[in-house]
Amino acid sequence: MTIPTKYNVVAVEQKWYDYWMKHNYFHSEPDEREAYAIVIPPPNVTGVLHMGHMLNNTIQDVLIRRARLKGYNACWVPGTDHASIATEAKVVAKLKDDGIEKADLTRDEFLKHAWQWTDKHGGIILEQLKKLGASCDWQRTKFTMDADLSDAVQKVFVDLYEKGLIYRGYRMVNWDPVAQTTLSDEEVIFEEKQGNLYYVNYKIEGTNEKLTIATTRPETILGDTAICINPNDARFEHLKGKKAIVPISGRVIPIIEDEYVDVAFGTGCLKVTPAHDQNDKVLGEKHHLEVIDIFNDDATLNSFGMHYQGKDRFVVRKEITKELDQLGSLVKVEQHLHKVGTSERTKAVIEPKISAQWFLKMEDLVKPALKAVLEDQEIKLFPKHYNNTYRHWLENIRDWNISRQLWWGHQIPAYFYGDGVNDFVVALSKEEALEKAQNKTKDKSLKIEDIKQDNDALDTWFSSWLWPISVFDGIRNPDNTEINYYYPTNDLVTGPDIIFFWVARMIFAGYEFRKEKPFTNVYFTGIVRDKQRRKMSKSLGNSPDPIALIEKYGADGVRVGMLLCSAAGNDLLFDEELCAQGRNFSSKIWNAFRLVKGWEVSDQIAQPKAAKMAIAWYQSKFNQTLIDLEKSFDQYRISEALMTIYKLIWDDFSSWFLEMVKPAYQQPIDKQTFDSVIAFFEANLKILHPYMPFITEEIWHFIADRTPAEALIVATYPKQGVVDTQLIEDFKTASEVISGIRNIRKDKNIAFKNQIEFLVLNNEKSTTNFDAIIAKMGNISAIKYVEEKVEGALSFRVKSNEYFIPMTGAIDVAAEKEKLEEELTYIQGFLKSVQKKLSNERFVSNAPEQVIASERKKEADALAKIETIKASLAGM
RNA sequence: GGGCAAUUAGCUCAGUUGGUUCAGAGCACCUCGUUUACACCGAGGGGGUCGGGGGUUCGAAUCCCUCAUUGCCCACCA
Repeated sequence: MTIPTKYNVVAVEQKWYDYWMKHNYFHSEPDEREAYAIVIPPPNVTGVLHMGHMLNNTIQDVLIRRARLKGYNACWVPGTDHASIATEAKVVAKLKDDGIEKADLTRDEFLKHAWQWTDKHGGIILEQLKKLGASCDWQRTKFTMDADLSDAVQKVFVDLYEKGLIYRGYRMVNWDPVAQTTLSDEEVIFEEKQGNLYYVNYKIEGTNEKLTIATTRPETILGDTAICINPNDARFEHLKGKKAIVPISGRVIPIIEDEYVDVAFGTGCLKVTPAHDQNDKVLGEKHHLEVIDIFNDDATLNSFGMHYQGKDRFVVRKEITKELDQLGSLVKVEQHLHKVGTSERTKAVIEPKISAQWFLKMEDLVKPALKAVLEDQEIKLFPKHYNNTYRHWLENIRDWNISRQLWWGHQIPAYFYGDGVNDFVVALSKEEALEKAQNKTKDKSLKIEDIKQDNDALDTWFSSWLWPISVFDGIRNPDNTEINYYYPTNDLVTGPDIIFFWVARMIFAGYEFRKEKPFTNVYFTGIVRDKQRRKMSKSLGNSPDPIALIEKYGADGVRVGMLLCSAAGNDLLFDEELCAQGRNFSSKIWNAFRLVKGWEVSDQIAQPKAAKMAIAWYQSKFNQTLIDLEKSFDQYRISEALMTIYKLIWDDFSSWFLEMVKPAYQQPIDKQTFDSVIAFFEANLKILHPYMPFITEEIWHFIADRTPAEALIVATYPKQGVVDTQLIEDFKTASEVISGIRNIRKDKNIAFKNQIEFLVLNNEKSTTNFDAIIAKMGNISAIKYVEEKVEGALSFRVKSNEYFIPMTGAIDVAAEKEKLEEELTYIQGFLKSVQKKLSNERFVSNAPEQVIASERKKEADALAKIETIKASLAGM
């Protein structure tokens, strides 16, 4: 089999992905092995892959592939989310482009368009994940609006309603006038905006006096139903019990008193608009005020808006300011920085609006979820500091508005009859609803045509909170084999931005519907930013196209690139250079493999001592690395683990080990050594496979002819072996000696091909086990041990050992002397600081024995080295 | 307004219980080098008052206080 000089990324990656698919390695069925499951955070069904997905899914794939190699029955469930509001907005926009208004369509007609859109754009993102190498169990692909998942949602709604946890409330909600739906509190993003504070005069009824109020929203004046003052405010003492006149409309409204009013803000006087402000609504209820809603659903003014009827709120704000000014009611306008709620999806400014919606009581759902994370640590968050965020939200949670005035989503299984407002039942089907309604009303004449299902859909998260359960059909069939086997899942990898939307709610659902956690570990990734720390976004155009990156650097390269810059728990500053580093790593491995495969193997020759020691050393080094990797993974330091492998393969294996065992030019390698090299190579591939699945599988099959059952993806992870720390330590010393030789060669321009002599004054009684390696790596004719220093030679020191390279003639005595004196000065300074510490009585009496011993050793070593240097200097 | 986190080499980050291996890694940079895997490379090298100030301690990047800067989350001041 010939091995190409260059590693052909694109062809190789496609080949192996096809191979894995063909042999069904990604698929999991319950069996006797221990399960390891991850459910994907389902991306929007019509979305496309962005860098955040790349990071997130690379990490999941690393975890899944590692688990698979470690013998778990690994199952990664992929799928997509119907993303109610986002998708509906896209469909509405698309229809508008085609000249169709949503308002002109029936629900069924609209849904037909929405499904067409979904079928056309849906699943693109999943195909893109395959390019990345994601080893998802594609046979299990789910969509949150699949029939079975929808059933689960309906069932849960009915169940919660029957438990009394879901109720219908007439409340102030967040109204998105663009999407024309309510939003949960979590979907409202507060943005700081420069606005104005308008000072407006209201006449006091029956007097000529005026009262000035400050407002940021003059257009809501038409909905005012009171003026509020603080009862303790002496300035307004005389106004108590009077009435004010609303400018423009001329309506007479009461002046009420409430300590809620901040005397120091604005004018100390507040206009009360119960229909359009949460606080005002509270005031309104307390003081029994009238509620005047002046807006239509699209935030244009209704008939209460008088001559502004039909105009948009922001247009009216400008125009009414002008009119107030003309009427002499506008006192002044000040600039005012304030936070404005906007819709997460449509960016529209949220309008507080009172309406009837469905709510889920959170109080009891929260309790086990708090306990699980904060007390019992059944669920662990990484990084841990998210515990605080989690706690704060859960402890201050408000009831969840779960209804949306949208069509794309799960239609609420509530059925109205009678007055169509207060008369309703909650049921799984229309037929069941009829029965329930008949029983409730005791009116058997009620017919199926008399009942009508609620038009609204459920919040998207009301389906995705069931995801870890519903993908295994655990709601509908709570005792099925799959849910019992895979649930609870192991790890969840997601962004911290959806900790409330999704993570916390899945935990609620887990304990409510399964009495058990949905997952054990939650790993929060950072946000992918560009080098200027800007969030990657379409509008900024600073996000690279993931697929183009994969084509350029290979999925392996991009995976490594993503992970190299993603320190645990931090945002990551993506830099394409890192993908290049990943690709370079591929090349390095490829070339190392070409080297090994190029060797001629002979069973006629004995194993050289150098090779034998090199093998012993690398074995220990590798075993040490396995331990380090476990530690890193235990803490979800995925990036650190990669760097550990990177250094092992690049430095220890390629730069040291292979050079140590490499046969002389055109000479064969002994079989024993070769077999070890191959075994190490295979072990390296196994630990690297989760990160770079493609190149590792490619080389794996070049090493030997393997049956599908022997593919690397399903190989067995290396077993932990013994670590000989002394051996590793001794090698380190030897490598310092080799560096010393290289330095002298470089300094004196001695080419590597010229063999040199080498003499050692072994004051340390260092092991001679690595002499063969030193000789080979330094191209030394022979290592000789001497009892005293060698004249007329270049020298260097490691610890208190002295090493000599004889040089006829070319020794610059003055320069050598200077170098020695520098070394001496440094080591004497070091000794002084150690001795100072040791002569400090309080240090000696307080510090642990171990620390003192190490200081004493430092002192002894330094003294020995000083002796060596002084002896050398004396001889000059 | 409240909370959380961060601040260590040019950049991105490690640094666990205060002391061993504490000032580190990768990249970038500089020098030398085409020796028989690899220039997507090899061998070397330089580079940091650990954000500022104060304190505790025999000893502080590490613990405490304080200030500064940055990021994130939460919150109904019109």
